[in-house]
Amino acid sequence: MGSGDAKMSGGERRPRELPVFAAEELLVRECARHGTVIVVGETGSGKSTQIPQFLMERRTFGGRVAVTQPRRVAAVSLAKRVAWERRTKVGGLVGYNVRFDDCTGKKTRLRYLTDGMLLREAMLDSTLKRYSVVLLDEAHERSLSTDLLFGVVKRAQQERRATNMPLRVVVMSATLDVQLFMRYFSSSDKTGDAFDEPVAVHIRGRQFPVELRYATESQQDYLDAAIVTVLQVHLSERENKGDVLVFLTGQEEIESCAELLEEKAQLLPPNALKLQVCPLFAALPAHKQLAVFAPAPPGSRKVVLATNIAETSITISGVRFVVDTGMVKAKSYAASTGLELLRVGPISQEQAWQRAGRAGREGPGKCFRLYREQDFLKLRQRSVPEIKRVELSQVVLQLLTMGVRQVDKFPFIEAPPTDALRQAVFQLVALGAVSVPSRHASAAKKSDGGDAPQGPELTELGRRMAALPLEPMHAKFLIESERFGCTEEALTIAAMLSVESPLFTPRNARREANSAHRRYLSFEADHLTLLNVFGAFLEAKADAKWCQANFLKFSTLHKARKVRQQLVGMLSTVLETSALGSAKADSTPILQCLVSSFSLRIAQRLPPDGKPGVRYKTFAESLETRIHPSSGLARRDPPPEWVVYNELVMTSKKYLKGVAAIDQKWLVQFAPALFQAQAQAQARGGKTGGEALAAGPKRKPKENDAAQAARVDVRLTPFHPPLNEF
DNA sequence: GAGCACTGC
Repeated sequence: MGSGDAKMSGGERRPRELPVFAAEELLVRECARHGTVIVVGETGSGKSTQIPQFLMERRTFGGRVAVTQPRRVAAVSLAKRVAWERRTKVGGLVGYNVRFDDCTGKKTRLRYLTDGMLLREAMLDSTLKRYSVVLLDEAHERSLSTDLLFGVVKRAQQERRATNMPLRVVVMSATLDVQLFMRYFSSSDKTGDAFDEPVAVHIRGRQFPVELRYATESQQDYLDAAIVTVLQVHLSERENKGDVLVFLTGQEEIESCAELLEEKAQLLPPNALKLQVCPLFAALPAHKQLAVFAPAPPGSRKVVLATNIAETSITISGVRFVVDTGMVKAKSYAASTGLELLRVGPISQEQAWQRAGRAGREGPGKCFRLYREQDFLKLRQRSVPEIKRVELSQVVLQLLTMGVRQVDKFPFIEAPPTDALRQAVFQLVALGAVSVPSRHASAAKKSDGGDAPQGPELTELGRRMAALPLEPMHAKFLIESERFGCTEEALTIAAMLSVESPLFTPRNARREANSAHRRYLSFEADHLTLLNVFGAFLEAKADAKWCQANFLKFSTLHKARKVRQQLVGMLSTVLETSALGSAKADSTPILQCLVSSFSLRIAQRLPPDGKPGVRYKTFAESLETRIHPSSGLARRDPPPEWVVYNELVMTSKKYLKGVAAIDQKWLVQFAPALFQAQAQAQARGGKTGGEALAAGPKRKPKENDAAQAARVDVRLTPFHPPLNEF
């Protein structure tokens, strides 16, 4: 027994009245018999704190217990809570492990971690052999990492099946996904062994009743309807002083709604409760988010206008009324165009229940749905899981690292679109992270009696890229920086690109913000702007007040600094040398390094054709885009001919963000896999520029191409993605 | 000359 257990003599502080204790014996028995147990525990059941302890206490399960959470704060606070209950220190018997913060020790047997962290562990040890039990908590949220972990634990279970340390899996979920999970873990070959069949256990929760009200007719304008509803609730519920939580879709909407509500609040009768309006969204600086947690002053009622951050990430006490617009802003990805979209759409039924539940945390509540019941019934039952909505190159890189070569055969609980997988493999091949053995070669191997699996293979570069907690292109940029002698700068740029923009431009102080930002602005590359901002931040000793005065987001810069530190610590395993090169005042190596790593994100200016604005055509997707007005290059005159960009986003238009001007010569020099000098092509009796351009992937000749080709002496080499090879 | 939901390594 460790010293942690000895301290238990002081008496533990576990809340024995929680419903989960009634199920302790049943749970432990089922975990002993079955390899997989699905626990359906409603909110307030105590499942996340108690079930891991039940399992850790039973020596029959041996070894260590891992509990995953989709969010850092949850992992940390659960570990602290459990340690407190057991009167031990965090980092002893009970610990947590999240990015930048490992609070575990040799004695730790119960480890709370983020799902992303366990996935990192799986990349080093795909059977997770240090654990005897893995609990996937909040599984219904279907985060990208949890979804991948489903496949990881299923494979690990199969591999460890016959050993003396089988892997036990507990899936904890709050809703109706039991059938999906049960089917998924059911063994395909019926062994007759109970261990191979999953079992479900239900645990009651502690949730107060929530009365539902639906709109009687469908609303033209949900914003207007939300404001009217808030005022109605406020005036009709005089005796109930509970706060109101309104679900909206985004910052703009929340800010304008807040203004309108405040205006209306002025017109309330003098004897009525006052209204205190609190906006809440992730981009709101931390000190402004605090207002949400303070209780409303006497004689007033709080109205929180929130994004879906209030669905799961932030719990606000005092809420008794929920107003649900039925709308949400969410990301989607179309592999065919390579375009990620952020758009407003209807929520799912499950999300509607989640929102309603927020009214019944502390007492009976009411939920006002601003849509009709028949419209609710038409909503999709479940939200589309993240894995089906995002670009997958990082996921594929992770799968390959875990030894999954046929990524389309991976046991996904729900498979992503095949196109998205192909697109991801294509991108990794183009980056040089992955090589695809030709069919001929793999067939020859087979006939030799070799049993090498088919599918793409990680290259040395790919292995290094996978080790970094960055998206593949940023990882390549950092690795390549060694050869360009600009690693110091690349570290900062990679860290800054992996956090949100640090420039803070509030609506009511746009001019001041813009003029404050001007001193950092580069007209050559937004990457250099980021370097300038980060440099100034360090010079100001990373001071929060300084950030505020200069319209910069402290939390973002602080995080970028942590990321940079983490990357520095990882460099020795990823680079050849330990001495970090610096480009000093010369931007050229940085820009050349960008060309060499972002060769799939290059765009060329289109000739003016009367339409307003300067437009660019992306080379990889052949899309017509513009430089985003927030870029330093948007106002440059003349606009650059060639640019490399970090991101292609679709908002009101298609925009390039994170843009840098580059020299055309560099394309041939540093991205030869995609660009070849026409001179070379012609020397081999190649095509003219125009024909060559038209020969690119997914490219049809257009009128513009001829005009464009006349000015271009770079040719896109036909580049065939290994579409059927993985 | 425009607005980006939310997580995570």
